[in-house]
Amino acid sequence: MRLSAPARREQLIQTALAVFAEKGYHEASMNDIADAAGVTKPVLYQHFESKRELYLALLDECGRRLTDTLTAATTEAEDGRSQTEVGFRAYFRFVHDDFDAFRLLFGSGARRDEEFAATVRKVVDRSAEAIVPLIAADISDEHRRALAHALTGIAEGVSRHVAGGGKQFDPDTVAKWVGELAWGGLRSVRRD
Amino acid sequence: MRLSAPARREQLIQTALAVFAEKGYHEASMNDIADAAGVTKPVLYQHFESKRELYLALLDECGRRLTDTLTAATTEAEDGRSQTEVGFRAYFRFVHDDFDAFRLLFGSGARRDEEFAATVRKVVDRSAEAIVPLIAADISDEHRRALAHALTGIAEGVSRHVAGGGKQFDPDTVAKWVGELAWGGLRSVRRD
DNA sequence: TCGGCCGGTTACTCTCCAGTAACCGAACTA
DNA sequence: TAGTTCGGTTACTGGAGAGTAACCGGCCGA
Repeated sequence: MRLSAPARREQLIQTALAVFAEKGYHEASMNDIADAAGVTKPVLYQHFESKRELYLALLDECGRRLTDTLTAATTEAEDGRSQTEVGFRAYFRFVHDDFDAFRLLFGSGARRDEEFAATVRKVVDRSAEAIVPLIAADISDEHRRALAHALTGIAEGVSRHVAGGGKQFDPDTVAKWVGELAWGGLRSVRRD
Repeated sequence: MRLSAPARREQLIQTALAVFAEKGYHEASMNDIADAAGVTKPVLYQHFESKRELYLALLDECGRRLTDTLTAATTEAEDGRSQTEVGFRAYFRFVHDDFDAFRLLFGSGARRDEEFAATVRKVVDRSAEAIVPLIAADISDEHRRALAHALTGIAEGVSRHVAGGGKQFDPDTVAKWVGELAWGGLRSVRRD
């Protein structure tokens, strides 16, 4: 079936995300993606320069989705405690609702290639930056950043555990569990 | 220079670890590894069945090194608090001293291929199992396991941050920071 | 009703790389 | 000193997959 160029492009993006998330960058061939979309390879190349460019576009888009979700959620909470839980809730909801995006970002294979890794790192660093102000104790910058990355690590590690292998989970419950742990931890950090 | 078969094998293992850690599974060709070792490809195939088998052997070995380190460290500590810190200390020392092994396991690209991913998952799950008894609160198994994976996530996330890009760091200091966060968090977990 | 636009296909090329066959030469050994 | 072992090399095969050239046919506007 013929589609208009924009419609086809959109469909290809969806399909490519699904295929890359499932198989990873190297294991997924352009033919696989084209097949999954019900077209042939040259169609893919009418819409995207190269495999790299396609993958990078997806990575960017998914990274943006995650950071937007997180900033939207955390800006509306007032105190640190609720920000922590709200942040985790947004994160786990993202993993729950947009699992392919999570897999693409942290699945990974994205962290291998230097250019891809840089994109993912940017997402993680931006999340960590958002966490930094939550850490009240008067500690060194290095210390603060390490703790911020501890929280991003929690989100990633727990997500991989609860959602890995397509398991079902309740994002809000997990956020409550993890938020409790994280906030309790942050409160107990002593001044240097 | 000619080496005896066992010596050559050992050298190839070291070299392959370095090359795979640096470039990842797909980006590293058997020629790259052979070159780095100062030999030609067929030599590699005299010692290892295939690229996969070589990579898997390395993955297994590195996983074993990490879990051994962790179990050795944690069994000797008595109370939960010191176990937490000692565990993190062991982890960060591993990352510090055996950075290539860490990169190979969590770099990743190892988590992409299903067989490779299973090996890494085994390492993470085993670490999480070791953490589970530290969680004193009377909570559900699911909850407990999620928190255990939060701690493994911390270790991984923080390691990536402090050691990423070949940066220098003091493992014991980082362990102190992170141990404080984790133990404080675990203490504040409430019964379900 | 005819021409050209456009979404699509078939059928390639070119490169890279895992894996291999066949051969080589130094040293030990009988 | 001839023969065998063994660590090594050169020079290939085979397949996979990124990217492309050239062609196709329905539909739309004139």
